[in-house]
Amino acid sequence: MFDKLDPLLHSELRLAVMSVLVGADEADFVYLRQQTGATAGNLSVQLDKLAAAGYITVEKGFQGKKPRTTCRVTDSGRAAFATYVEALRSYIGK
Amino acid sequence: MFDKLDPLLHSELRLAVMSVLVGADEADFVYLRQQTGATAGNLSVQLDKLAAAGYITVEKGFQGKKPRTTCRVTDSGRAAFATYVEALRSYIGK
DNA sequence: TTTATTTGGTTTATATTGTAAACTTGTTTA
DNA sequence: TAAACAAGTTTACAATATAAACCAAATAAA
Repeated sequence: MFDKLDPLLHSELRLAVMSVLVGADEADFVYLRQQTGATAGNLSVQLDKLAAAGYITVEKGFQGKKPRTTCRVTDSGRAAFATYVEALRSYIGK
Repeated sequence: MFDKLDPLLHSELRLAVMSVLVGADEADFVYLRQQTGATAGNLSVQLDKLAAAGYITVEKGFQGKKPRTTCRVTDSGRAAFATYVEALRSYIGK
Protein backbone atom coordinates (compact mmCIF):
# COMPACT_ATOMS: atom_id res chain seq x y z
CA MET A 1 0.00 0.00 0.00
CA PHE A 2 2.47 2.63 1.18
CA ASP A 3 6.01 2.48 -0.09
CA LYS A 4 8.78 2.70 2.47
CA LEU A 5 10.36 6.14 2.66
CA ASP A 6 14.16 6.16 2.63
CA PRO A 7 14.95 7.45 6.13
CA LEU A 8 18.05 9.19 4.89
CA LEU A 9 16.04 11.39 2.60
CA HIS A 10 13.04 11.73 4.87
CA SER A 11 14.59 14.59 6.77
CA GLU A 12 13.73 18.19 6.14
CA LEU A 13 17.29 19.43 5.82
CA ARG A 14 18.76 16.48 3.95
CA LEU A 15 15.85 16.61 1.55
CA ALA A 16 16.40 20.32 0.95
CA VAL A 17 20.11 19.74 0.34
CA MET A 18 19.38 16.96 -2.13
CA SER A 19 16.78 19.10 -3.81
CA VAL A 20 19.35 21.86 -4.36
CA LEU A 21 22.03 19.46 -5.54
CA VAL A 22 19.78 17.57 -7.92
CA GLY A 23 18.93 20.89 -9.54
CA ALA A 24 22.39 22.45 -9.41
CA ASP A 25 24.87 19.60 -9.75
CA GLU A 26 27.36 21.47 -7.58
CA ALA A 27 26.98 23.71 -4.57
CA ASP A 28 29.30 24.84 -1.83
CA PHE A 29 28.68 24.83 1.90
CA VAL A 30 27.91 28.53 2.09
CA TYR A 31 25.45 28.38 -0.75
CA LEU A 32 23.67 25.39 0.75
CA ARG A 33 23.45 27.23 4.02
CA GLN A 34 21.85 30.22 2.31
CA GLN A 35 19.39 28.14 0.34
CA THR A 36 18.31 25.97 3.22
CA GLY A 37 18.54 28.45 6.07
CA ALA A 38 20.15 25.77 8.21
CA THR A 39 22.70 26.38 10.94
CA ALA A 40 26.26 25.48 9.97
CA GLY A 41 26.42 22.74 12.58
CA ASN A 42 23.30 21.03 11.41
CA LEU A 43 24.32 21.32 7.78
CA SER A 44 27.73 19.86 8.51
CA VAL A 45 26.22 16.83 10.24
CA GLN A 46 23.66 16.18 7.54
CA LEU A 47 26.18 16.51 4.73
CA ASP A 48 28.27 13.88 6.46
CA LYS A 49 25.34 11.52 6.55
CA LEU A 50 24.50 12.03 2.91
CA ALA A 51 28.13 11.50 2.02
CA ALA A 52 28.37 8.37 4.18
CA ALA A 53 25.39 6.99 2.30
CA GLY A 54 27.10 7.73 -0.97
CA TYR A 55 24.36 10.11 -2.06
CA ILE A 56 26.72 13.06 -2.40
CA THR A 57 30.43 13.75 -2.60
CA VAL A 58 32.03 16.40 -0.43
CA GLU A 59 35.25 17.97 -1.58
CA LYS A 60 37.25 20.25 0.66
CA GLY A 61 39.49 22.73 -1.07
CA PHE A 62 40.42 26.36 -0.99
CA GLN A 63 39.26 29.40 -2.82
CA GLY A 64 42.19 31.71 -2.38
CA LYS A 65 42.87 31.36 1.31
CA LYS A 66 39.36 30.50 2.38
CA PRO A 67 38.27 26.94 2.79
CA ARG A 68 35.65 25.88 0.35
CA THR A 69 33.54 22.74 0.60
CA THR A 70 31.92 21.68 -2.62
CA CYS A 71 29.13 19.14 -2.79
CA ARG A 72 27.79 17.16 -5.68
CA VAL A 73 25.05 14.60 -5.98
CA THR A 74 26.12 11.14 -7.12
CA ASP A 75 24.23 8.93 -9.55
CA SER A 76 23.17 6.81 -6.63
CA GLY A 77 21.92 9.91 -4.83
CA ARG A 78 19.98 11.01 -7.83
CA ALA A 79 18.37 7.60 -8.10
CA ALA A 80 17.54 7.52 -4.40
CA PHE A 81 15.95 10.94 -4.65
CA ALA A 82 13.80 9.84 -7.60
CA THR A 83 12.73 6.71 -5.73
CA TYR A 84 11.91 8.75 -2.65
CA VAL A 85 9.75 11.14 -4.65
CA GLU A 86 7.93 8.19 -6.21
CA ALA A 87 7.38 6.63 -2.80
CA LEU A 88 5.96 9.89 -1.50
CA ARG A 89 3.28 9.79 -4.14
CA SER A 90 1.85 6.71 -2.48
CA TYR A 91 1.17 8.89 0.55
CA ILE A 92 0.10 12.16 -0.95
CA GLY A 93 -1.50 10.91 -4.14
CA LYS A 94 -0.54 11.92 -7.65
CA MET B 1 12.90 28.92 -0.67
CA PHE B 2 11.84 25.72 1.07
CA ASP B 3 8.62 25.74 3.01
CA LYS B 4 8.73 24.40 6.54
CA LEU B 5 7.39 20.86 6.81
CA ASP B 6 4.91 20.32 9.63
CA PRO B 7 6.85 17.94 11.91
CA LEU B 8 3.67 16.22 12.98
CA LEU B 9 2.94 15.13 9.47
CA HIS B 10 6.53 14.55 8.46
CA SER B 11 6.57 11.06 9.91
CA GLU B 12 6.13 7.98 7.81
CA LEU B 13 3.42 6.39 9.92
CA ARG B 14 1.49 9.55 10.80
CA LEU B 15 1.53 10.54 7.15
CA ALA B 16 0.20 7.13 6.13
CA VAL B 17 -2.57 7.35 8.71
CA MET B 18 -3.55 10.81 7.54
CA SER B 19 -3.45 9.65 3.96
CA VAL B 20 -5.91 6.86 4.74
CA LEU B 21 -8.18 9.10 6.76
CA VAL B 22 -8.25 11.91 4.24
CA GLY B 23 -9.40 9.38 1.67
CA ALA B 24 -11.74 7.40 3.87
CA ASP B 25 -13.18 9.85 6.38
CA GLU B 26 -13.44 7.07 8.95
CA ALA B 27 -11.26 4.11 9.79
CA ASP B 28 -10.86 1.91 12.83
CA PHE B 29 -7.66 0.88 14.55
CA VAL B 30 -7.58 -2.57 12.98
CA TYR B 31 -8.08 -1.22 9.49
CA LEU B 32 -5.37 1.40 9.93
CA ARG B 33 -3.06 -1.29 11.16
CA GLN B 34 -3.73 -3.38 8.06
CA GLN B 35 -3.30 -0.50 5.67
CA THR B 36 -0.13 0.85 7.23
CA GLY B 37 1.47 -2.40 8.35
CA ALA B 38 2.46 -0.70 11.60
CA THR B 39 2.76 -2.45 14.93
CA ALA B 40 -0.11 -1.81 17.30
CA GLY B 41 2.14 0.00 19.76
CA ASN B 42 3.51 2.39 17.25
CA LEU B 43 0.07 3.05 15.79
CA SER B 44 -1.37 3.73 19.22
CA VAL B 45 1.33 6.28 20.01
CA GLN B 46 1.06 8.06 16.69
CA LEU B 47 -2.73 8.23 16.81
CA ASP B 48 -2.42 9.91 20.19
CA LYS B 49 -0.11 12.52 18.74
CA LEU B 50 -2.38 13.25 15.81
CA ALA B 51 -5.33 13.51 18.18
CA ALA B 52 -3.42 15.78 20.56
CA ALA B 53 -2.70 18.07 17.63
CA GLY B 54 -6.38 18.12 16.75
CA TYR B 55 -5.76 16.57 13.35
CA ILE B 56 -7.95 13.55 14.04
CA THR B 57 -10.59 12.44 16.50
CA VAL B 58 -10.37 9.07 18.19
CA GLU B 59 -13.53 7.49 19.47
CA LYS B 60 -13.46 4.39 21.61
CA GLY B 61 -16.58 2.28 21.57
CA PHE B 62 -17.70 -1.29 21.18
CA GLN B 63 -18.82 -3.41 18.31
CA GLY B 64 -20.74 -6.13 20.02
CA LYS B 65 -18.36 -7.08 22.80
CA LYS B 66 -15.17 -6.09 21.08
CA PRO B 67 -13.57 -2.72 21.61
CA ARG B 68 -13.53 -0.59 18.51
CA THR B 69 -11.50 2.57 18.04
CA THR B 70 -12.72 4.78 15.26
CA CYS B 71 -10.67 7.61 13.81
CA ARG B 72 -11.70 10.51 11.69
CA VAL B 73 -9.78 13.40 10.22
CA THR B 74 -10.84 16.86 11.38
CA ASP B 75 -11.15 19.94 9.19
CA SER B 76 -7.96 21.22 10.74
CA GLY B 77 -6.24 17.94 9.95
CA ARG B 78 -7.41 18.03 6.39
CA ALA B 79 -6.09 21.57 6.03
CA ALA B 80 -2.76 20.67 7.62
CA PHE B 81 -2.39 17.73 5.26
CA ALA B 82 -3.06 19.93 2.24
CA THR B 83 -0.54 22.49 3.47
CA TYR B 84 2.03 19.77 4.05
CA VAL B 85 1.58 18.41 0.55
CA GLU B 86 2.00 21.90 -0.87
CA ALA B 87 5.14 22.44 1.20
CA LEU B 88 6.58 19.17 -0.06
CA ARG B 89 6.32 20.42 -3.60
CA SER B 90 8.92 23.05 -2.79
CA TYR B 91 11.33 20.18 -2.15
CA ILE B 92 10.43 17.67 -4.80
CA GLY B 93 9.27 19.98 -7.54
CA LYS B 94 6.00 19.82 -9.47
C1' DT C 1 -14.33 -25.73 34.11
C1' DT C 2 -9.78 -24.29 33.94
C1' DT C 3 -6.42 -23.19 30.72
C1' DA C 4 -4.70 -21.27 26.50
C1' DT C 5 -5.22 -18.24 22.68
C1' DT C 6 -6.79 -14.31 20.36
C1' DT C 7 -8.21 -9.58 19.93
C1' DG C 8 -7.55 -4.90 20.62
C1' DG C 9 -5.14 -2.18 22.26
C1' DT C 10 -1.58 0.83 25.95
C1' DT C 11 2.75 1.63 28.38
C1' DT C 12 7.53 1.56 28.72
C1' DA C 13 12.25 1.28 27.34
C1' DT C 14 15.65 2.03 24.01
C1' DA C 15 18.01 3.38 20.02
C1' DT C 16 18.14 6.89 16.54
C1' DT C 17 17.57 11.73 15.09
C1' DG C 18 17.71 16.46 14.68
C1' DT C 19 19.42 20.54 16.29
C1' DA C 20 21.76 24.37 18.47
C1' DA C 21 25.52 25.80 21.22
C1' DA C 22 30.14 25.74 21.90
C1' DC C 23 34.41 25.22 19.97
C1' DT C 24 38.37 25.30 16.40
C1' DT C 25 41.34 27.05 12.88
C1' DG C 26 42.74 30.29 10.07
C1' DT C 27 42.08 35.22 7.99
C1' DT C 28 41.15 39.83 7.69
C1' DT C 29 40.57 44.33 9.80
C1' DA C 30 41.38 48.07 13.21
C1' DT D 1 48.47 42.68 18.31
C1' DA D 2 44.01 42.31 19.42
C1' DA D 3 39.37 41.94 17.94
C1' DA D 4 36.17 40.36 14.70
C1' DC D 5 34.94 37.32 11.00
C1' DA D 6 34.57 33.13 8.02
C1' DA D 7 33.97 28.37 7.44
C1' DG D 8 33.28 24.62 9.42
C1' DT D 9 33.31 20.61 13.22
C1' DT D 10 32.29 18.55 17.65
C1' DT D 11 29.48 17.81 21.44
C1' DA D 12 25.53 17.69 24.22
C1' DC D 13 20.76 17.42 24.66
C1' DA D 14 15.98 17.15 23.60
C1' DA D 15 12.62 15.02 20.67
C1' DT D 16 11.27 10.84 17.78
C1' DA D 17 10.28 6.47 16.23
C1' DT D 18 9.76 1.96 17.25
C1' DA D 19 9.35 -2.60 19.18
C1' DA D 20 8.88 -5.27 23.21
C1' DA D 21 6.42 -6.05 27.07
C1' DC D 22 2.28 -5.70 29.15
C1' DC D 23 -2.97 -5.70 30.14
C1' DA D 24 -7.93 -6.80 30.02
C1' DA D 25 -11.70 -9.02 28.02
C1' DA D 26 -13.56 -12.53 25.04
C1' DT D 27 -13.39 -16.87 22.81
C1' DA D 28 -11.66 -21.60 21.99
C1' DA D 29 -9.67 -25.80 23.51
C1' DA D 30 -8.87 -29.62 26.92
